[in-house]
Amino acid sequence: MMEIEMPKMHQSQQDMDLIDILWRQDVDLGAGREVFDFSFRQKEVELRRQREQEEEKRQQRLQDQEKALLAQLQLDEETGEFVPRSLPAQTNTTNGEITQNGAFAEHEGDALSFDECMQLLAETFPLDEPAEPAPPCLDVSVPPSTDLMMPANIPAFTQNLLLPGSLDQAWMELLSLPELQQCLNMQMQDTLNMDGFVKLSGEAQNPSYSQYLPGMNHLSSAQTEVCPPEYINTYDGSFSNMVSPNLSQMSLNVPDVGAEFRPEEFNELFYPEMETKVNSCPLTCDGGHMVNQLAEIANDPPVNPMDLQSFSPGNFSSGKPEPMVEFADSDSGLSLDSSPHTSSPGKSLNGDESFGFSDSDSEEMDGSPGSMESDYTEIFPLVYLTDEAQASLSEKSSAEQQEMKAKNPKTEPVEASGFSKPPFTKDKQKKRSEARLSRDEQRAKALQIPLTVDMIINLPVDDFNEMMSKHQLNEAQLALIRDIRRRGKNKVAAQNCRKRKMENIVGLEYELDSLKEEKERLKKEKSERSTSLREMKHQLSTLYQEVFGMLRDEQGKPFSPNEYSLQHTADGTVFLVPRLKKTLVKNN
DNA sequence: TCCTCATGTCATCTG
DNA sequence: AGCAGATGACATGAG
Repeated sequence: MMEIEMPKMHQSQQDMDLIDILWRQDVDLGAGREVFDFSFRQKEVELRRQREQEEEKRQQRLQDQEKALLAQLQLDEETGEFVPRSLPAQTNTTNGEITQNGAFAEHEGDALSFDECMQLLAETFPLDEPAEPAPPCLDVSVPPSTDLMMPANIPAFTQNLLLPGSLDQAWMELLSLPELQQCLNMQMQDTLNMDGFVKLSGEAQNPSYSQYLPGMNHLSSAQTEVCPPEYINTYDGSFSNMVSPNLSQMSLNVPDVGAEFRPEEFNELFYPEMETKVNSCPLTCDGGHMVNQLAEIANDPPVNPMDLQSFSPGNFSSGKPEPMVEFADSDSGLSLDSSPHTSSPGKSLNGDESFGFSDSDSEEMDGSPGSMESDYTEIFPLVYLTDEAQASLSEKSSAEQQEMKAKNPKTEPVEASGFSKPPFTKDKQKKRSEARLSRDEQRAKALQIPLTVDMIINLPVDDFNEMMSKHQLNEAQLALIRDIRRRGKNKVAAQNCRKRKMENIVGLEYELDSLKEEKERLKKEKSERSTSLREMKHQLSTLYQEVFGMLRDEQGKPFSPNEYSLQHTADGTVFLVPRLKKTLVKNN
């Protein structure tokens, strides 16, 4: 506007400047300079026509491929499923035809059919791109010349991860297909059943799935051939989503990592066990060796249903074994029988169980007199995870956890699956103890108490007080420390008490047994003595009568037992005493 | 579903 | 009076 008022002598220059300014404004508004250029617009129209023609061709090819696929399948009239024909199907015929432009935008707006999704996946991961890491591990039919995971091919692979936005959409649509999910579920179930062979119905619908399920790699090559090659790659991609906890999320992640995506990572993510095996072979090894390795891997069933469980959503998402999984925990050494810091075998925490407050916790919440626990639990509401989980959470992102898990499948304890060892009572109880203990540790961590639970409980009073005085602690911290110490001490005391009680019971039972034995012995002895006494009395009576009967008076007559009796002194002297006199003597 | 056992925790007693 | 330990009682979880 200013320049319009400029003198006329500079008009041409001013006009140019004005035009330039207006253009700049237009550019700022989003319109390029070419908008005003007729030749540009003409080119654009031509380009649009060209694109439309390409799109029509592509649609045509798509329909052809669908027809070819249907031609390879045979409708089973009984089940209504498509069953692969027995004659070998052609392979690699469409590879060259598959366009890689990845223009999925046309599919937006209406839901993709199953076959469209197949095609979409085929285009996303064409077979002639060998950088797909997982299938070579599982598919022994891969020719030896296939240079698996060669670095040179990696860029080619990454180029296919294009158009993140549209691909996202496409993945979302694909994964929302109930048809596909049903097939995936079917395959997973078959695998978990450990039949070793995919049921034909499942195969018929998805001939290639089985190749991407660990443990299913021994499927016949005929089955492999039935599957169109592009589907092989297709389902490699889909399997990653099948094992994904959050399907939509994973599908979003696929294109997102496109820039830095490497087949190795892909493989590590979803086939950690295979990855280790494959990586054990140097990349420089020749094709034959590689095939041997692959065949070995294929024949070796390295992944069992338990391993598959590790692919399950819960595991995968958390990067940790199922919580049923018991955490290796920190024992404060409270237990009399357990040493401090012993790790316990895993269990699924139980894993799966989130560590909520227990009954006792809820009681604490109620606020028992003198207890500040309700305070600090309210102030610091916690989802009590395991120590391990918390540490992991604090140190690593979930993505890092996944990566860690994928890269170190061997370091993952076998018991993480929760099926390694049949749990037995003692272990479980110990785990419970540790879990409870760990809650105090969690609380201590939550309140950022600068002392370990072990110290809080086990320090002598003086040291404990000294330690407390060294740190500036608020009320909640002090209350928690007091509670932890009280509970810990009392826990030990209760254990000691019970131990003593048990020892007392055992001692009393032993004493009872001894006394019973003594009683029996005395009864027996008493009985024997009684018998002996009776015998002696009997002998004495016999002897008495014998002696008394031998005695005669002056007239040679025997004494009457009514009038006389025999008495003997301690020295053995025997007297004949008249009974009357005896009575008199006694009276005297 | 009920019972038993082991354990943790609290309240109370005791030295 | 305060503390630590002992112990009874109760709750809970697992088998």
